[in-house]
Amino acid sequence: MAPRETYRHGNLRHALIVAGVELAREGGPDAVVLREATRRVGVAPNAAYRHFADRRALLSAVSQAGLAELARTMERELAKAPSPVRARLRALTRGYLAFAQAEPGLFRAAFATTGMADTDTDEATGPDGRTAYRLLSDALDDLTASGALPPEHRPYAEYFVWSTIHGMAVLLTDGPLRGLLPVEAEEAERRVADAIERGLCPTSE
Amino acid sequence: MAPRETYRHGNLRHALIVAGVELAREGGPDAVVLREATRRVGVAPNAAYRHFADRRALLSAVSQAGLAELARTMERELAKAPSPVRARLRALTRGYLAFAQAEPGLFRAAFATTGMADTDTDEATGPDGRTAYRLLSDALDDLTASGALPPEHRPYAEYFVWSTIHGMAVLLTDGPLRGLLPVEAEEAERRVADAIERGLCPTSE
DNA sequence: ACACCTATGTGGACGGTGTCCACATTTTTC
DNA sequence: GAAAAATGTGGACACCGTCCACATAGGTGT
Repeated sequence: MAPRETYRHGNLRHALIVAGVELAREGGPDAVVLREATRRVGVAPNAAYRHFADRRALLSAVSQAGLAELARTMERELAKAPSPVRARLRALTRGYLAFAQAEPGLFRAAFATTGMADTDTDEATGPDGRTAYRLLSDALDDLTASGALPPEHRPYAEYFVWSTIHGMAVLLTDGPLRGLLPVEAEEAERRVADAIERGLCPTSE
Repeated sequence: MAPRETYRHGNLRHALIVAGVELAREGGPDAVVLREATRRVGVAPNAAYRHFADRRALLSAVSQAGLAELARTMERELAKAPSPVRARLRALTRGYLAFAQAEPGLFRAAFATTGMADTDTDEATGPDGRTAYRLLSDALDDLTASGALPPEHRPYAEYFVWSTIHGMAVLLTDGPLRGLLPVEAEEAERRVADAIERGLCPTSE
């Protein structure tokens, strides 16, 4: 932490977000501490207030970054197994759960600030500009278009899918299911993914 | 807050938990503040350390109380609509979501302290001694016994069901789906409950 | 080129919090 | 009835979020 020679920092806002993300990685939303972030960036605590109204504002920015990272992971998984329409939803599920388990702290921070507005911002998108929610929603549209998902089951389907995936992620990382052996977790994920498909389209298989 | 006349409090541990639950109701897990709890009970801050090792220990006790309250709500809903085996799972779902929406702060606090051990304690049970998890699990056993749920789908079924219900609860209260109109929320709950049933038993209806 | 204005960073302070230590008081135990 | 254990008090420390006044840098208009 050599003291910078310019009085100005250059891009303090961004630097603070990066530091905040690192803190969230290490200890979840509660670990996103204003003073510690400024300390890591090498700046006085109050400097943060020129860029964020509040600790909550910083946390919100960190949350966006986390959501973007989540979307990125999902997109990456999607790119790996694109061919059958059916497999896309599974890939997204895999990405969601993989991210939550690989980065539990950041995942928790991503959903720490509430409100749909936060989740649907441009800041919260992956490389191709879609949020996690939109990725899921689009996959369901594809399923409908391809005839795998009957149109009468389409409404509210993303609530079901998202709830199941998100709930699984929360229970696995944060919640009472953490500490499951990796083997068990994997099997559980498979079973849950199966159940999601069945829940969507009763006539499948 | 009349100063008590006995030097000893009587049952400080319990009083602190009650105060903690109240704090959780008002502002979630972060609002469970040691000093404030002692203040409300009318006792010096350090007195808490005779009964709890830590702030986290108090929060854990509050969490147990919250889980017990959740189980109680589920049991109550179960008692209201007992007849057909199928309806029991729906009643439990309704109870879970109703509690989460009625007491979002306490609900969050209930799942704030992690680890399966915490969730399965005796402290975390409803009136008839079953935890939320066990209530769900038992309902699934009943479904299997009555033939509605094929035995080959029984394993890991509680993970699916719990994930979906819990995810829905989190997204509705904490998460991006909060702010949904009550009507929408109700419709979403119905759809999700339908999907859960379909996800469990492919041959239903 | 100079003076101003605004954006940005600094320093110091305040109240609040978790937690530690030493001490006081009550209850229990022998 | 004295010793020991349990319980509550008081004071202190470090840390945090946040407010205020001040210092400095980068631009802007004349």
